Amino acid sequence: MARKSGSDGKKTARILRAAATKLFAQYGYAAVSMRQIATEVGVQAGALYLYTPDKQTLLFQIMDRHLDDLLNAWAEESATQPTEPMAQIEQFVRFHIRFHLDRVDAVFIAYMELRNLSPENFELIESKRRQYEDLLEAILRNGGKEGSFSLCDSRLSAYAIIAMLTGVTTWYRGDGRLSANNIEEIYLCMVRGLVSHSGADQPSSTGP
Amino acid sequence: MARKSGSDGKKTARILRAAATKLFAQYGYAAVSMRQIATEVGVQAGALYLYTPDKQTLLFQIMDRHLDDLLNAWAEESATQPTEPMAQIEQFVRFHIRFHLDRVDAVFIAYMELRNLSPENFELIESKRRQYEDLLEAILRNGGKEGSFSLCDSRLSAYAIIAMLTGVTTWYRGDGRLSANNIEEIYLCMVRGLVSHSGADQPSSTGP
DNA sequence: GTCTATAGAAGGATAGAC
DNA sequence: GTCTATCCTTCTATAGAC
Repeated sequence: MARKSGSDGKKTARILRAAATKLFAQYGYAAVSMRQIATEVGVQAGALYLYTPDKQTLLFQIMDRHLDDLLNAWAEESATQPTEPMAQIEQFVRFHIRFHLDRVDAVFIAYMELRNLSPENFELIESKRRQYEDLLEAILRNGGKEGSFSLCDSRLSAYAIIAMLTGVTTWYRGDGRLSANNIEEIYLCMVRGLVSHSGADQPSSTGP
Repeated sequence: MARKSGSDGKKTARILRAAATKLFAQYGYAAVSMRQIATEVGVQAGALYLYTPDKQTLLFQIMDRHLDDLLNAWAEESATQPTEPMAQIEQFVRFHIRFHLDRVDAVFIAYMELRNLSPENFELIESKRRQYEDLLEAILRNGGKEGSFSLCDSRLSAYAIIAMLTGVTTWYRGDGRLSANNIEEIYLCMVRGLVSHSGADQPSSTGP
């Protein structure tokens, strides 16, 4: 229970993470001071240390929660997974774009601030990211084996698809010429092409 | 002329930019101190200000030169441009991958440190990046009009291709399972698919 | 052209009053 | 739970000797 009006531990901790997420995304982890964060939260700098042991942990928690959210959201989404590989990929593309456009700040941090993690924290985050890549690769591999896809390379296709989809967050503005739905359709179209290369008249092999 | 042995202005300036590039890429602009850079260069912190007016200019120069190098290198490369659009795209893909794998540090900085540029510097850099995107889009548009490509959306195809190609720099290690040549072939294969979507049996339209 | 020394500001984190 | 005050470190940038 809170002892003072208008504040309690859990709530302030949430506000703190939200404020830090916003500021880290905008200026970068190293460029943001604890005093700036405190101002954004509406408390004094010293009070922050009631909710986080230090700045590094704050960064790690933001990234870690983001990746947990991602993995959990996909687990839920893919609980009702279609059987057709092309439909699975479509589900993935739509999911990835929607999820990432909904939390541009956290996405940005999770990609840009890896350098600022301690080595142990870095490993934890990277392994969760790999998990996500593996989920996509599994869909691709299965669809390739089944004959629904014609892949150039399953691992690199997974990397390429995630890179191009996540890239949307770098240029998307809600008021642009395209709605999030338009964008989903266009990227679906591109991904379909990417997983369906017509090998016949191409000089390159299908993999290393 | 240098007045002391082993040093002269131009040379030290080059060494300074190289040291800053390395450190900014590794730890991030905001996290690197002028003292660290000085140590890397092998001089004292104060001496750096003979070669750069401040830290911000140092960052800007690294990015600006990188984009100039990119645009100049492509200008030279495309001086001998094939006439066939598919061959043009192949030339672009190979060029982009090779160029970017050759200078991972500068690429990293040019993407990650945009936030740390002053507004004027930011605009200069962004306009050069747009120039490069426009070059690719022109190839795509032309090939689409000519019937060599079947595009989902020319602008977004340009974004997607650049994002997936540049993404190589985030995972490529010289000692991995794939050589730079293997990688070029695989990405060529994927890009060919991406620009050749077979619209017949697809529910989505070709653009907004 | 490089050094040492330092000004002056800002950083992360803690102590203790309330 | 939050504040003020503060410790100690580190930062960018400059001044002036050599």
